[in-house]
Amino acid sequence: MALKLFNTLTRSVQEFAPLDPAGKKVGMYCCGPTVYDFAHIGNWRTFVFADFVRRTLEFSGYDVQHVMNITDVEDKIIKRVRENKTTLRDFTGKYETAFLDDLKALGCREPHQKPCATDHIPEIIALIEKLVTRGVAYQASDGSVYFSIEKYRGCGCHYGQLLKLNLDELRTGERVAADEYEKESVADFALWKARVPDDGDVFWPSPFGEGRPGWHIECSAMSIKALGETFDLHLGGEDLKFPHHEDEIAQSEGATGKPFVKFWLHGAHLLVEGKKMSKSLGNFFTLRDLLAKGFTGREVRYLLLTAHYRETFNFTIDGLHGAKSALARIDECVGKLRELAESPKSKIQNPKPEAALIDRFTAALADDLNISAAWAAVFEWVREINKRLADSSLSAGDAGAALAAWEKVESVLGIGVKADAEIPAEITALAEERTAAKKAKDFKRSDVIRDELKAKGWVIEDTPKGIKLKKI
RNA sequence: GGCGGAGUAGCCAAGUGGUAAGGCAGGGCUCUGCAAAAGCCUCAUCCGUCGGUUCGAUUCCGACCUCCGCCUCCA
Repeated sequence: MALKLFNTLTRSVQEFAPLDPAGKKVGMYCCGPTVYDFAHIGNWRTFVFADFVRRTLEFSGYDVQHVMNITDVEDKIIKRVRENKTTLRDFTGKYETAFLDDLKALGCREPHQKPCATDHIPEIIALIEKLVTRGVAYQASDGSVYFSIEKYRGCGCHYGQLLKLNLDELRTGERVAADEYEKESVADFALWKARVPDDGDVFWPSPFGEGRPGWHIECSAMSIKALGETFDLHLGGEDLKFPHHEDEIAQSEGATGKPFVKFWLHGAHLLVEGKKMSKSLGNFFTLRDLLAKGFTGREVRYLLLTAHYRETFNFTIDGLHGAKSALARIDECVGKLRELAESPKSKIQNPKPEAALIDRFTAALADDLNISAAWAAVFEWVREINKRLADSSLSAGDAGAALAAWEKVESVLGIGVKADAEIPAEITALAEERTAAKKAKDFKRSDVIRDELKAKGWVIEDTPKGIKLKKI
């Protein structure tokens, strides 16, 4: 089934087809983090979304090359390096490591390439030189090099591909007025920023003098290096459409004369507890904050993946509790299925995945990544499986096929399996004591122990095959 | 002010010109000595408000109300 995606370039849902003539390879670039602090839950929505797109493409049979940049030189970073009296490397290294740890905790597949801006200064300089040579960039009296939107448009290029812009009436707000740079036009943006005293030792030599790259140029330089002058997919948060992505297009197409990206995908932002995230409202969370509250990465991932990517999503702590329950339901069902399918005496080798679940799931994803419909397919499947498990109408072969289907679906969802918690000896001892009390029909005693276990974070369930301990 | 997105049950959230998926919470039931983050069932005469088009509108059109995003370095 053909995958259809909403392309910001055309503002419409289009059938996705890669540039690769063989229809196999897909180049995908996602704007990554600026490593000046821990990423917050809003950032994570975008990165989990990117991972979901990648997994969907891989599920669809494509060979994806996933590139995510790490922005490790930028105004805020330099400011904090100065404040903390540290070095650029030490400072950004700390947050980069934290970012990659969090990415893993959220079940994201690691991007194939994670280029850093500071490792690509020569490529960035080369790209700027190309733009200067082609006459769409100029060096101003302050020493910085700017991209000229007027010259670019003068070559017949289109500035404003991702959104409607009225360049003549660009609002000259406070931020523009406060701009101290010497640009020819307010819409122009910096490619190379001349060194200033506040930069400390964060600067590189270049044909334009000492300085550092502008914000947008690194993405053009690194994506072109990693994926070629024209590639398939570029994604990021919706706020990046303008100016960041628009400027990336301008720089790239201005330098190569070729179309930059075929499909642009933008993820919507989220609200937290119905409000815009802010530190003063107390609804500003990093992943670490949520883990400290006792939630797990897979619960956060599940919640972030319950809504369509183009809709603003309301992230709540209540929703996180719901995520816990919903995942427990899936875990329970898949666990039982696995037990039945993998019992040694009836195990079937390489069962054919049951088509019903996969078909519905695939159709949902193909429809511009309708994840809600995909989850509906999953939960209706869970209910059906539970019924069949309850009335014993599921053979080991059926279970194997169902499990095989689940594993395919799971490869996209990426929620993994609940980590098998080590059962402490103390808990095992209590459970055994309870079983003994039960056997002796001392139910009062067994209930007391059950409460005690619960207080210690363990739920005990009686099943036909004996007791089952679960970590809360 | 310009451009764009959204208002669906207690909460989260899909969807359609023909009468509302799914999850959580709630309620009922089953299993159980009793239970259970165990299982099943149930849970919107109705989709922001008011008009219009239509045999029929939550869906299309118009107005209004409310919320949100971008408009030069923010996911």
